[in-house]
Amino acid sequence: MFKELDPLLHSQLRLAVMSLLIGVEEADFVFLKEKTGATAGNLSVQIDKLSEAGYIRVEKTFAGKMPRTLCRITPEGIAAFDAYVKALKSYLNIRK
Amino acid sequence: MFKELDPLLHSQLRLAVMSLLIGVEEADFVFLKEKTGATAGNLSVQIDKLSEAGYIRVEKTFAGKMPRTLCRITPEGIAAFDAYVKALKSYLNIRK
DNA sequence: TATATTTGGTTTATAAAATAAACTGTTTTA
DNA sequence: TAAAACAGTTTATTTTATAAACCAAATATA
Repeated sequence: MFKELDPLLHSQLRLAVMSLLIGVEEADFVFLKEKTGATAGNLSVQIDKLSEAGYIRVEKTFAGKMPRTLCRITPEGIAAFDAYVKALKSYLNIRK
Repeated sequence: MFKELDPLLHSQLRLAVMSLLIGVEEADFVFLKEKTGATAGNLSVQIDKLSEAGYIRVEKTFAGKMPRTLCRITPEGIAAFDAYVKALKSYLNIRK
């Protein structure tokens, strides 16, 4: 009847991050922060979780001496996102 | 960019309950429990929250001496569900 | 040239949520 | 007449989300 909703994606901020990353080759921390409107702390935590799950890959570089955190979605991340969207539909497509 | 996701609906079980109620005139506790696969305790708590938010109306009757909890979605509940679905799309419709 | 502010984050603490476990009262079954 | 089952509720525990506090470097300010 209802499919499981991947708890890692069923979070407003993490879903927004994935949504952004899926449409783009890569994105840095500042970009994600601006687009999502999240606080830096919250974003940092959620990026870590996505990274630990293998849904994104994070690369910490420097632009000069300022840190630069680059994020990319992984194939597993894309698959998980697609599965999540599919699962969600079991909750939404009830009416004609 | 991203619309707020009503936290009351952004919960797997509450969303499932709303999803069921939106397609039906009324449903009782047992029906909702079976369809969602939730534990009674969890369902009880989430029904309360939806009820307190005014998204559903709960009527506690008796079938003989056995309690019977009937739930119906309210117009506000329908509106909230529709808004939630609309907001969700801002997270999903990124790709063509 | 100190010093205050901003940038780009991380770590830690707190509040809120989801969930499970334990409990209540009735009712059926063995 | 126990014991199991039904229909829930309440309480406790675990997990999450979020914010607050912090850090190091860079830049602006006086």
